[in-house]
Amino acid sequence: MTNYATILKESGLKATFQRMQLLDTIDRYGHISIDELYEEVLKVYPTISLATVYKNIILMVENGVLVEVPIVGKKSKYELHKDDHIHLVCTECGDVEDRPIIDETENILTTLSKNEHFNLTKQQINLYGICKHCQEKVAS
Amino acid sequence: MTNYATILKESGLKATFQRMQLLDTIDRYGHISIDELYEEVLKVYPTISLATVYKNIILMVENGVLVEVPIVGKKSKYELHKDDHIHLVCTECGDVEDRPIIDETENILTTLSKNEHFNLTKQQINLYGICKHCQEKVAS
DNA sequence: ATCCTTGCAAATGATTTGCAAGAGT
DNA sequence: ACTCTTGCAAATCATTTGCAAGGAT
Repeated sequence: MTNYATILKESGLKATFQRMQLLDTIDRYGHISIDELYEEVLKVYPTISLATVYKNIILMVENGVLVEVPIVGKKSKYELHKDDHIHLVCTECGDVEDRPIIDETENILTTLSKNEHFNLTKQQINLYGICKHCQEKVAS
Repeated sequence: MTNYATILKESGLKATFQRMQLLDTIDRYGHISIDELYEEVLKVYPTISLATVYKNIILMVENGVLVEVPIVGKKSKYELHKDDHIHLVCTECGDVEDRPIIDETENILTTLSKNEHFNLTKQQINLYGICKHCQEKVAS
């Protein structure tokens, strides 16, 4: 089991109850926007303020605990930091799912960066479309 | 030479001077944020309002003339609609450059989508790092 | 005990809207 | 002529900030 307190302390951040609830909620959702996150944590900790959510998101992104996932036409979502992967972004329901990145693709992008003398630090591959679930809904 | 008036009319939009200046500026910059775009068009047409810029960006994105490029930690940039390509996003200077997408990569992503029953409509591959130019600046 | 974090309220910044006047077809 | 578009000002929404009180180490 992942220990949020440890993750926070290793990043130089105090392990407050609010932060652990934020991390737990982000983990359960996989990808979540600031508003959704605030609404969700309110259920568990009704006195948290939106300013605290903002401050902590910024701090945890800066410290590499979280990653921002910007999305066309919507507000960014946030996820826990993890190995490189592909995002399937559903333009119907807004859901974002992770899929493993294929080595071949990763190699091509790494090679491209080298050829271009581009000092690669992070990659984001986002596929936009309609997820299986939403297609089935429309069909009915 | 591209004719912006034609592009606009074919998209069902009137070819106003303001819109053509917007498209011309976006094309010259390649990728540009709303603020930069407004500042730049002001030089050519000093009475344009920021509201007009916003309204037109929204309209032209809806009509497929423009594409939004969301960027981690910054405001979105906009580009003219063009064939799929990769973005090299410099985290130092903020510049965005296009590179051709390799067929192999495109095939892998298309295949992945099919396997997942994901109805793919658009893809964005963004590589973040430090561009050649900024690396040279640091070295000096 | 110390320093960092929280929550509140206010400030700022970004984006959207309504509407009358003007421009495109 | 008709309809869509513009520019302005106001309204709304999103995000950030300052500060006193509370919590973590």
